[in-house]
Amino acid sequence: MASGGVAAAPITARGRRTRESLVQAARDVFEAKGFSDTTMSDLADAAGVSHGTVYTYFPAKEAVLAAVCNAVVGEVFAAVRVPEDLRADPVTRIAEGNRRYLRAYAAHARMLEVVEQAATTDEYFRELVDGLRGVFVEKAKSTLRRFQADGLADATLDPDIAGPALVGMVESFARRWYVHDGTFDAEQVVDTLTRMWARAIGLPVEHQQSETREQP
Amino acid sequence: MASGGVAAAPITARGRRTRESLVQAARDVFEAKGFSDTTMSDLADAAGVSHGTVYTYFPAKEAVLAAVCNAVVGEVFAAVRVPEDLRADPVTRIAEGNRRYLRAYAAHARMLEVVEQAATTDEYFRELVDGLRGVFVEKAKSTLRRFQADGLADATLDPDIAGPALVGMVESFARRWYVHDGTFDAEQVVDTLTRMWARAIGLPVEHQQSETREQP
Amino acid sequence: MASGGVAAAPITARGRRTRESLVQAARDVFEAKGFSDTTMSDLADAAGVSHGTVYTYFPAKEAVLAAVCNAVVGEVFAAVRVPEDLRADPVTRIAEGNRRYLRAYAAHARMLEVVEQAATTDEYFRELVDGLRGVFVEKAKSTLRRFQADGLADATLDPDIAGPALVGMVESFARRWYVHDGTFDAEQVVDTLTRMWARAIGLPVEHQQSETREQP
Amino acid sequence: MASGGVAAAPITARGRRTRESLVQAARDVFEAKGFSDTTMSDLADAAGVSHGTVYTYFPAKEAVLAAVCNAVVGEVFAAVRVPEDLRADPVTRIAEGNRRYLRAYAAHARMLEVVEQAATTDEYFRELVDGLRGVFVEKAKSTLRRFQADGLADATLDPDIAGPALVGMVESFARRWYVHDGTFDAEQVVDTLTRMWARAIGLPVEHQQSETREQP
DNA sequence: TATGAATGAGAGTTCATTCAT
DNA sequence: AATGAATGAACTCTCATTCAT
Repeated sequence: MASGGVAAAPITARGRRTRESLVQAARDVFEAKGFSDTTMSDLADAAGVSHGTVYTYFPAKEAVLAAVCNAVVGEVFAAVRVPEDLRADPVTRIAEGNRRYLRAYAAHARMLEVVEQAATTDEYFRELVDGLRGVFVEKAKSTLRRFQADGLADATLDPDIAGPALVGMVESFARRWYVHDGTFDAEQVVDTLTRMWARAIGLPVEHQQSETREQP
Repeated sequence: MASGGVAAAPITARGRRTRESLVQAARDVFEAKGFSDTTMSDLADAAGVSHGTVYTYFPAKEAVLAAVCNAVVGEVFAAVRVPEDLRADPVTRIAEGNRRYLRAYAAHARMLEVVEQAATTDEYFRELVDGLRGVFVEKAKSTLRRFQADGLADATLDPDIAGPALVGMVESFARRWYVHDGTFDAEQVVDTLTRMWARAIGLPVEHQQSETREQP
Repeated sequence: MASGGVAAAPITARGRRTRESLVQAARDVFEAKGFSDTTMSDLADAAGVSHGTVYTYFPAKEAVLAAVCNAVVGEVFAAVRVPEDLRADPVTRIAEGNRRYLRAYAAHARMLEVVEQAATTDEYFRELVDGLRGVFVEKAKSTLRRFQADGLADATLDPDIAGPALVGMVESFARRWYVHDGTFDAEQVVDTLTRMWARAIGLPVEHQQSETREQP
Repeated sequence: MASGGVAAAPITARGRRTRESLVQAARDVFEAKGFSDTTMSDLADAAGVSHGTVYTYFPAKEAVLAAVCNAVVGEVFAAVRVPEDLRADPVTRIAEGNRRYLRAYAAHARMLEVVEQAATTDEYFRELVDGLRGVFVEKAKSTLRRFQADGLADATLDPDIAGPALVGMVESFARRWYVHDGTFDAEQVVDTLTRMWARAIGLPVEHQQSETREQP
């Protein structure tokens, strides 16, 4: 266990291309077969290179997944960032955060599942998953703290407990969501989770749904 | 994939003893090494029997885990049942549910993690995990519906969304909790999650913590 | 390899019954699954006794087959014996021999096939098969010698070559026959093989078929 | 059961060499130990490669035997072909056919025995053996039909019966022959079987042996 | 760089046989 | 005599990784 690490960067343009096509192909294969059921040959075949070539760029199967993860994590963060200039009331900001989080999660759900499979076996991915989650937990904590400081949220809630709980609520919903794909209306989910989120920390929430926004 | 199934019940007392010691030992081994890293030999060694004896009772590694799961699921349900006669206000009942859930989860967290590893690879365990979770989701949904019917909870919340979300909040916290073992005070966690749970669905919650109960 | 040998005769009546039912059941199982695909458990199950009981009567799987063979060989010899008092012309006698041989072979074809499978692996059965065959080869040789002495058959034929060849002709036909079951008319086969047999050694044969006998 | 199939052709010269040496070695090993007693490790050891290398070229033990069979079947057919331009009388042609068949069979007897062992267990080889035999049966049938059409052979013989019987006669002799190796004079065997063959179908045969031909 | 051949540790499984009860 | 639990040798096959070309 406990491997990973990214690996020898290629020098030539040709090398860069080969490596890139490996990462691209690997993503498809991992999504289709999961981590442990994917063999190095699968990866090589999908990229149209020979068996041994994979080892030119990656020291181990884990390293290939790590490279794929890099891309995924980047995409998730990009998708999730709420524009700083969104000057809006707290609930609207929470809604926007949830909306983006759910959307990003849905787009990468299968890949995140794969990483979690790898995490059951490999320290590196365990930390990666924890780290990714930690970012959102930190965001939730600091949001809560700000609201508490502003006298908007219940000051007796411990952010170290409430933070993970709130993230867990949204994440866990998102995780199952893509399984029951199509069952729920996206905006209704956002609205419901947002109101629960807000109320849970003591924010006052009007009864009526937020009218907002385009569909994902 | 997709195996499991429980397996041939032994006939004699001696056989029953052997099978039992295998299941006992397997639980320790699985908790220590996870599912995929455990070999049949590990299980045999831990129970002090020979390699082939395991196959007398279990047709495959999955079947051993399935047998362990049976025990675990039973224990979880037993630990979680809230006495019907607990005549108390809604929040106290929710608190009691969460308290038991968190305690049961903490006691079996490692094993549940192992099952989840197996679930990434085997349909049988995927369904087992989903089924277990489903029981709690259903409970949450019906609790919510009752409160809505009684005019205590926000009637505009869709139980199909709120239910999974609430279970996810508690479960996801429990799941990480055992990792950060000792960090949090159990009653404070129960209290915090309970207030969030209750408020999220619109129940009125007094500011002060529940004083209740013995520590787990 | 090279095992076999029959095995400890049971003393009590009950033991004799158990042993007998094992042999009976074994015959069915061997015919259904062949030798190597049959396990001791199959035999025990079919006889309705426990796994270990088989070893009370037979030291090894081969010994069970050997016991079945005893019965089969006895039946074959019984079925094949041409009544001494059949005073008839040579060709009619040959016909009768072929008729009985083909009939006996057809009745036991599957079992003989099984023994031959065992013979590829076990010296004992190789000798059994050779011995059985040898009996017929000797008969053919002595028949030929008698005809040669009587001036009826070609005296230049070496019985050591012609004997096995003639037996081979009939046996090899019988062996495939039961596969193409129903394709040929039994009497026509007897007649054809008999004429070839007789002519091959130089006996004069009338053109018309033998009118003989009831159908099998 | 029912496997076989030939397998991945190697690409490089080195691969071709390795595969070839595996097939060569396998032939020796199979002849020495039979099919079921040969393990993949035996094959690897005999070829001087590692365990897993065998699996680079053959997906299973059956596939190795299938590859050996390819070679053997080819050799048998090559050895057996009677030159079309052999303008000779019927009996001489039959003699030449038998001579070549016996010689080819003798050269490959042990291997054919091995294949027959495999055939008792594996559909693929059963069909291979049947197919090989079928070729000779068809040849015998058409020979007989031609002689019948030319008025040389007994027209009342059914070729569907006589054909397999004649092939069986020669094959069965050949099969045992290699066991009693050296006992018989090859030309005498050819002569005897040929006269029996010819007479059996009603061809007129002079009493004296064919003087013919070099020894095998 | 790229190829593909070669390696070998290790896993799961089967089953004839032995043995305690 | 009968049972069925226990054994363990043996076998097939997989695949991450190394290496010669």
